[in-house]
Amino acid sequence: MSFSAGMLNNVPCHSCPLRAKGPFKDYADRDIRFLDELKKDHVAFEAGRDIVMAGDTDPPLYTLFSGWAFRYKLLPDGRRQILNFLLPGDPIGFQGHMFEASPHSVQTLTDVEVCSFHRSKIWELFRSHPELAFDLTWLTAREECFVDDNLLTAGRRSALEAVGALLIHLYKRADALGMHRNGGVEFPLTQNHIADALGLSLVHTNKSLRKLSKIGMHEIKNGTLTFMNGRAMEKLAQIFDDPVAARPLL
Amino acid sequence: MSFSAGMLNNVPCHSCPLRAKGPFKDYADRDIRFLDELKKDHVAFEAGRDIVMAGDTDPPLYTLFSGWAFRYKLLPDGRRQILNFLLPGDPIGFQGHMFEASPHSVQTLTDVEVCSFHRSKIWELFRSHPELAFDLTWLTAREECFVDDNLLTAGRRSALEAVGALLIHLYKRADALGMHRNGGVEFPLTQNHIADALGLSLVHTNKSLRKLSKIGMHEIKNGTLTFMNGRAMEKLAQIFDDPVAARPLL
DNA sequence: CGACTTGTTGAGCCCATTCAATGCTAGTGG
DNA sequence: CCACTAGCATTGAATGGGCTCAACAAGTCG
Repeated sequence: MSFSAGMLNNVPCHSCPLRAKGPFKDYADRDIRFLDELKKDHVAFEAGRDIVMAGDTDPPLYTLFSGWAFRYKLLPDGRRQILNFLLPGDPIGFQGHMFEASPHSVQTLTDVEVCSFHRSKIWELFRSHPELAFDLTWLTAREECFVDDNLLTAGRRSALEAVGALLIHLYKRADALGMHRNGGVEFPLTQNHIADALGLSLVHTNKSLRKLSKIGMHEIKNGTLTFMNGRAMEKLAQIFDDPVAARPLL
Repeated sequence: MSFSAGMLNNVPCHSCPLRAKGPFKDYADRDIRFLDELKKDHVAFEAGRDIVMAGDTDPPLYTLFSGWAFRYKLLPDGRRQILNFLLPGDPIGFQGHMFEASPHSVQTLTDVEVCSFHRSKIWELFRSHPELAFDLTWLTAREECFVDDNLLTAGRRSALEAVGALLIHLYKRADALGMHRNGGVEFPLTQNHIADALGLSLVHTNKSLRKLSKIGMHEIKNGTLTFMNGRAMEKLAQIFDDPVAARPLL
């Protein structure tokens, strides 16, 4: 395996900048101290790199510290389906730890930093830190929520609705984490990622995006996404509200 | 609310017939005793009934004891997407308990019996029965696996592949639970359920099913599904293997 | 018996796909 | 500075998979 993951200076959990971000929960000192024990390293990966491969046995246990990533699956002939997108605070690789092999792959979308944890101590977490264990379950359930929504989108929304719904979903999540950029939010996806998340062809995804921006719904430029008319977009995309996406992490 | 749920004689967990089924785990006496405490009732619902509605706050906590059910979501105009199917041993309503409201509905496919649990004691489960808590997380992760797979199917498989993949998936799960019926397994889905699980139209689903059975892949008759050529079906459906489906519960 | 659910089949259309070509931007190396 | 490459976005044209509409068969139930 090539060496492209760089070590960084380890950020202790008790002073993690993510804790200050809006939706994070306040833990007891005891829990935070345990997290620090659990934490092994602070690692960086460049954009476009697979950090977990489907089939890996005992893949590493990470938490996304900064940057974007996504989970995906492949068919034997190469067709790709993106399952959901990962933002700072999201766990990586826990599913693979629960089964004999990871059922999916994880790839970085941007340069990222991840916190790596000692796999062997997960059981201890359940035994002596029930609050953390509960939250781990909560995070797993939350991720399932996102996949459920994406399945509804891919299965039952038209291409135009689907593209709109995905943009809104990602906007809300990035917004809740404060990933702003002059009027909009950071948006590192290519049209190929959008197509593979929605089960559409690249060409049709492009045409749908153009149509949406042409009727003044949104704009994507220089890696930032801005909504000109968010309410109209929600209506077009057949969305009521998505409280889970807006309040991401405990 | 109409009264159509019937009370049955309460089956204590320590003598639950599901424990004898292949893939179930052996728990410590202490854990089983706690489960018995946790268990409130044993309830029956008839086929085609919603037992959890999207938006319900604090929905009941169930475990499917016998029969089939499914989780689904609706768009405002009525389009339905089935997320995954529930078989005996599967938990129901835990996601709704984790958020302020249930993000999806659950409907019975057959007459079912469910075990209902005291919601208020879930936290105690995490605090004093880490093994059970871990397994609850495991079950949540396993369900996500199924949804991931279904998303891959709906998004990237052709109609013919998709129908084949769904039939195989359900066959494996029912088989692992011993739900046999003269050469095949119990299969209570209508073509409408298949269509809504795969994001296809009813008509096209029918034509795909007919094509598959016409080329000798399978047969569905009197509520039982039989494969005439399982290996060929797996190849056609672009499936390698699905270890998670075959080994369902712990 | 009529009402209803489920499955089946044909006809025609359209949304989304594939194929193909082009422009744009950034990076690389001479 | 320019030639060359590579990745991404864009657009048109033609095809087709899956859609809607419509009608009908068969079984079940009150």
